[in-house]
Amino acid sequence: MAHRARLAVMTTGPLIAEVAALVGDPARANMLTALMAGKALTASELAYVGGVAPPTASGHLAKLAQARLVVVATQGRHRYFRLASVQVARMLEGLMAVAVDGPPRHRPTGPRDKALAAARTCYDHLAGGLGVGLADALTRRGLVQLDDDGGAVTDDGHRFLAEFGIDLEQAGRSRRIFCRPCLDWSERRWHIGGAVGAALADRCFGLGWIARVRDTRAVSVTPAGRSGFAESFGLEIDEGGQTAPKAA
Amino acid sequence: MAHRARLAVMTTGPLIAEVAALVGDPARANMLTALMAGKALTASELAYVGGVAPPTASGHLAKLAQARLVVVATQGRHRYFRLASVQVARMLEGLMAVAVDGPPRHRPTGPRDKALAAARTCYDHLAGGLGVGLADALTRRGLVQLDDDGGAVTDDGHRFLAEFGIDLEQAGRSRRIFCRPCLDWSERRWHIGGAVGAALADRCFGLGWIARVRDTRAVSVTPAGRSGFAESFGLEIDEGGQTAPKAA
DNA sequence: GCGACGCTTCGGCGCGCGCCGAAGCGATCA
DNA sequence: TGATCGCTTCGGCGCGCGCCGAAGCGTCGC
Repeated sequence: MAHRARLAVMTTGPLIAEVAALVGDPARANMLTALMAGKALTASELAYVGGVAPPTASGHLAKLAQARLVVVATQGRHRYFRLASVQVARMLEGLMAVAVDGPPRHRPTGPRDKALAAARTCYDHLAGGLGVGLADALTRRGLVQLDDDGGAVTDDGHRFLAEFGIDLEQAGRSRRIFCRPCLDWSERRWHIGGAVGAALADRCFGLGWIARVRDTRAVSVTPAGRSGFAESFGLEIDEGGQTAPKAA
Repeated sequence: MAHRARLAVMTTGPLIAEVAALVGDPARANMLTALMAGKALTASELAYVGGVAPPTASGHLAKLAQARLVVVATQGRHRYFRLASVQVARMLEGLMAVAVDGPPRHRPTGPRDKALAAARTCYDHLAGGLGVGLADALTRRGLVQLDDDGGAVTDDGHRFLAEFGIDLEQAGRSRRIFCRPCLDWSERRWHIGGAVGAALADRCFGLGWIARVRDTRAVSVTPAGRSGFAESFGLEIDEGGQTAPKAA
C-alpha cells in the first residue's frame, strides 16, 4: 500500500495552532498579505509593509521560512521572499473569508482601498470588481459554470478562451477543465482562481490590458484594457476603475 | 449596482491576523478541531478537549463566538457550541493543509491516531483512508472527476449515486454537479467535500455502514459497512479499519 | 580599499494574554 | 425547597513573545 496513511502528524489541534499563531501576528500577517500580490519582496520591503524595524522583520521572516510559509532566494545582499505555495495563498484566502463574515467593524477607508476593491491580484489570479466581473461575464455567457462546490469551463468556453489566447487543452485528454471558485472578500462573490484564473490574469497582463500598481496588490486597467474588456467580455470599466456589465 | 464593492473592510493584514490569532491558541485550536466532527459540544466538553479549566474555556468560547467562528445554542443550563459555518471548516482545513507541508516533526502516535487516519469526519464529509478510498473508487470508475482545481460528477456518476440513494438532481437544471476536492491531511490526497461529500457521508451513516466513535472525530466501519463498501465501491476494509481497493 | 547598504544576531524591556481558584448566577432534580 | 451542576465573571499571577538599538558580517559600488 503505497498510500498507507502517514501516522506521524496526527495531533491536528496543536499543528493548526502553530501555523495560525504565526499568521496571527499583525506584522507577519501584513507581510504575508503583501506577498499575496504574487511577487517576491525583499526583507527590507517586508519590514516596511510589516511596519517593524529590520531586526524584527528578520526574526519574523526566519520563523515564516522555518515553517515553510515562505521561501527565500538570495541575490547578493538582497533576500527575496515569496509565499511557499499556492496552499499558503489558499489558507490566507480562507482566513480572509472568515474574517469578513465576522462582527461588523468600522474601518476608515482610503484611495488604496478603493483601488484594491476595484482590481487586485489574489496570488496568481484576478480579484475585486474586475475579477468578479470577469467571472460574471463568463458565467452569464455560458462559457464557465461556477457554484459553491466548484466550476468548469464549458465547450463554448474552451473555444472562447482559445480565441482569447488561452490554450487549456490537454493533449489527447477529454477531461473537463475545472475552474476553482475563489471567494472574493471585497465583493463577497466568486472570482475565478486555479489554473484558469491564473491563465486569464497572465493573458490580460500580457495584452497590456492591466498593469500592477507599484507597492500594492492593486491592479490598474489600462486604456487598451478598457476597450479590450468591453469588446471581449462586455465589461465597462469607468474612470475610477469600477467594473460593470456593459449596457445592452 | 447592487454589487457595489464593500469598502468597509479593506485592511486585510490586521483582519487576517485577528482571526488567525484566535485559532493560534492551542486550547482554542483543539476546540475548533473537535468541532470539525460536525457536532455541537457543550462548554464543559470543550473545556475538556481544550485541556483547560472551565473558566478559561468560557473566556475562549466567548472570543470565538464574538468573532463568529462558533455559534451557541442554550438548552437549559447547557450551552452547545458548533462551528459557525462551512467557511470556518474550510479555513481550518486550509491551515491543516499548510501545517502538514511544514517542517518534519516527530510526534508520538497512538491508537486514536490510527483510527483518525483510517476514517474520520472532516466537518460534513468523510476523510482519511476511507474518504480517499471512496474518492479513488469513484474516479477510477469514471463516476467522478477530480483534480487540483475542482471536480464533477459524470453522467454515469449521477446514475450510480441515484441508485446508491443520493439524489443530487436539481429539477429542470442541466447544470453539472460539482465535487469539491478537499485535501486530506493524513493521506495527502483528495477526498470529496462539498455537497456531494456530505451526501455520501449522510447516506453511509444512514445505511449504518459507518458510526461515529464517541469523543472523537473517528468513524468506525460496521460489519454491514464492510460488505456494503466492498459491494458498492469495490473497497476492502480490514479489521484495523484500513481501506484498500478490492483485488480484481 | 573604503564607505554605504542589506540583513542578521544579540540583549534587555514591556506588554498582553492565558492560566486558575474563588465566587456568583441560573437551571435541574429529588 | 435545598443541593447539585453547568457556566460565567473576577482578580491576581506568570510566561512568552514582539519590540528596537547596537553591533557585526557580507555584498555592492565608486
